[in-house]
Amino acid sequence: MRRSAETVGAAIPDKPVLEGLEAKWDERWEASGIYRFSDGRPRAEVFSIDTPPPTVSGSLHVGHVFSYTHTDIIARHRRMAGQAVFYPMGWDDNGLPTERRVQNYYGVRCDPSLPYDPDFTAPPDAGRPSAVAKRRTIAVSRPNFIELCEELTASDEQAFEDLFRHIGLSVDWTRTYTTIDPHCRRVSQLAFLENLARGEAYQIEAPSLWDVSFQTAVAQAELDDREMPGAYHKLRFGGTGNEDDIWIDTTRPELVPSCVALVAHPDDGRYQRRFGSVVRTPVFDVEVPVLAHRLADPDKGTGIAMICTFGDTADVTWWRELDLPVRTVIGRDGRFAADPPAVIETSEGRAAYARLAGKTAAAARSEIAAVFAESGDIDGEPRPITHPVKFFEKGDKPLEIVSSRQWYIRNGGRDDDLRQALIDRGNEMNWVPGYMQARYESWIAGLSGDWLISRQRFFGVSIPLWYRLDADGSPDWDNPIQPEAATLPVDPSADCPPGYDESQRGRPGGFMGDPDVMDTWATSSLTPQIATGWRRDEALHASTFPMDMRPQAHDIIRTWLFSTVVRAHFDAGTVPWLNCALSGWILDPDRKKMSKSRGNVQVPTDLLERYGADAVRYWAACGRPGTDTAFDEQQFRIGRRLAVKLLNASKFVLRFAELDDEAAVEVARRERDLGTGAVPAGVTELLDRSMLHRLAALVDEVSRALDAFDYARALERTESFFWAFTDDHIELVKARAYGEHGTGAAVSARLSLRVALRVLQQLFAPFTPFVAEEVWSWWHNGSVHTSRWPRPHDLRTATGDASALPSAVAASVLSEVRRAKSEAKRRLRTEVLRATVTDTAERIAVLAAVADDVRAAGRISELVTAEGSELSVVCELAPEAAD
RNA sequence: GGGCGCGUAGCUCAGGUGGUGCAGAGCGCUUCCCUUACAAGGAAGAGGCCGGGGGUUCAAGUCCCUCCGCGCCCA
Repeated sequence: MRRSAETVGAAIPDKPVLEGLEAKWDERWEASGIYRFSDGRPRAEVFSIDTPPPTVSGSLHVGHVFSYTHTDIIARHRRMAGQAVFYPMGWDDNGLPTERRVQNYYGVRCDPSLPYDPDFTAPPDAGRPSAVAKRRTIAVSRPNFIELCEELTASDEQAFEDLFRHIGLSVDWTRTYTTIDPHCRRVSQLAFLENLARGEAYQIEAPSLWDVSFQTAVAQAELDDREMPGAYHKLRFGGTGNEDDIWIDTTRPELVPSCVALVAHPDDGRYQRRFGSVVRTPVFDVEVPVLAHRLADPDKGTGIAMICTFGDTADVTWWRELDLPVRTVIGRDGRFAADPPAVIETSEGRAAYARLAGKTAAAARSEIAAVFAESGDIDGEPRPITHPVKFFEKGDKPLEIVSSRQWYIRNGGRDDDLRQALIDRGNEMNWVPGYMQARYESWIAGLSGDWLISRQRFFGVSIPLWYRLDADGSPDWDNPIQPEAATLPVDPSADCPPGYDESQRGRPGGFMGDPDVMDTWATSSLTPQIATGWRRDEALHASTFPMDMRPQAHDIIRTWLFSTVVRAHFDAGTVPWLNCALSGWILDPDRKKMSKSRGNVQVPTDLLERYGADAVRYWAACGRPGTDTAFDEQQFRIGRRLAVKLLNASKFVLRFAELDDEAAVEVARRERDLGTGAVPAGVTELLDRSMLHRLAALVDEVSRALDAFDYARALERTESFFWAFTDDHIELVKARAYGEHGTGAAVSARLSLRVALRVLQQLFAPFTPFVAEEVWSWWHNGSVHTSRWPRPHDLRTATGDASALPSAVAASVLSEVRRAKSEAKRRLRTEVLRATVTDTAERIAVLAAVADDVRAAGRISELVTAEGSELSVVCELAPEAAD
């Protein structure tokens, strides 16, 4: 067996298969560390990727492999193009999704009033939903609860890493972070304290959206509008003096005891003379003013609405802009408070309120309807309607609005200059696809308030502050005690503030820790800072930030993408990344979004098992940037077929080196410098040079597409070239490569085949890294993934004056000959006694130069040509008996 | 209601700056072929007034308007 200088790889199997490639190469890549980022590279040589840490909620589905594969394709291309790719992975494990999973998985709930139990062990039935559902939930302390969170996320994260390794993500796994780990908590708290110092974070007692089930505040970005049934109740507000009564329509009659005013549009003639006067609320008999405001909708109900504290976000606006008092009735548990607002003084009013006390909003609504029916203050029956109601996106009860002390970060929602500055940041980033920028801009334009970041939950990053308690034990909210930066991260519920000791916790004259944690987004909006070593490794940070690429799905532009821009704007005065690459969603075959609740989720491990990682990646890469893609199992079959074809084509081309003939010696001698990418001398045949010309054009186009993050186009072009290469070109040169037309012609064929194969293996490497590495290893020592991306210039030096035409002419004539045989229902190796090719003069002239190859591939004895206007081939086939 | 995107062969989709690679690919379907890389393959064939209607132009899937249908985001 002969081997050229470069053919030093493993032996080529007789029957190559895909099975086993993933485990084999994952292990070798890990051992050789080819994906590790080496510090110290100048910023210009680095390509840094801000992988959005996936929520580790326990379940994996194909959506996870979809967009992360897109990212990896870009990463692999950049690496081959010579950049130092900084590609860490993170796991988003703090926050509500983890809490919910832990509650369900273990059948526990967190009770912060309980002390830590060092002997606590997880319930034995954990992870068995049917068993857990049958018993009572176990109350555990906050520290025990957090231990369970950490235990479960650790195993979830291992499963995710296994999956991502299985699909071949070229991540630097030595740099993995999790959003609850000490580094992330430190960065998160430090960034918050800096926001606080600069006035970008502030605390205020204000009405905020509140989920009564989770008992936490939620942010605007977490809202869902849902169409819900409701009913208009027409209620009488009593006119004072000689004035008429005013009737209003409301879907929330139970809020009448919290009513602070009526409001109508300033131009509404029906109520204009009443503005400035007062009316009395029904039954509760409280005097409220009639006011004008442009947001009142004259077409809604009777055109005049009651303002309550608070029924919806419009109430909040009115309350703020019209400077109204607060009369709270609904508490944080979603139930009516025991006592009515002080302003309700009549015994009738207080008695009516007593019927509501302790009830949920829904229960109070039917009760109050009865009250008003008895008093005669309701006109007729409630009229059913459906209307949009605001929900927490993860919740199942309508949001209430309660006044509470919360932390906010400014985001332009209340400041037009900041709003514009953030919109302008969008222009500093390249959006792929470009139209996604509109979603970013319209989200910011529609913000109605600052970003509420505090959450009344447990498994999250604590707000790193304490408050002094005065002699009465009341906290001094305005002068929080801050931790030393060196002590971060801190847990104010367990750690003491500087200058205090634990015995002073909760005591008058002592201190209390801020009880809240930050919203998950408050940490995950800092992934560029977390990943690049901000405030920890300034050299690394300088060489990787702002990051080059942020891949993510398009549905979280308003949350994750936007909030990350906000933080970089404040922390660095820059954008966080230069390119935003948006992926679409995976839809099921019926084009519905895949989600657990629909039960249409595909499990990737099963697909990986059946089709292999390269095939799964192939499917993912077919999904165009930003475009939702229907799940189509057929695509996996095609991807697998492609991978198998690459094995076989590689085997065919490389096996010529094992022939014991003169050409093999010559090829080995000539291609010593193939490793540089240059084409060795000896590619003399026009057809070969023409093929290389087309290959150079392919490399141009694929490189351009990948530079523009259009992996789908890059794959499509490569794939299409590859099939033509195997079906036409290889068939055309096969006989010549075997030496049927002499040594020089064989050398030309073999050399050009090897050059093309090398380039094709490289072009496929970002898409199908396992099979590409396998076939590369048959004739190279190093990894294809660290080989230098092919350069069209190297190919063009060998093509001379050859154009694409000879290759195209030969292929089209061969195709016509095949058709003649196929239509005659004869086997392809049937002899053609005479083939008469008619074509344009130019193409006939070209055909002459490649006629030997065409004759051999078509098994044509005599090739006759004639000039004509277009291609036609008439074949005289050998008699059937000759087959 | 506003914004964005999409409607091209039975299915999934390609088709920068308008003019014989713009009527295409793959799958599915039909027919044929175990050809010395590949039968978990290969060769070939049938299939479409490029959503409807206007307009710009010598020329429009390709640009403009409008209507219809679908999806997403936001009200």
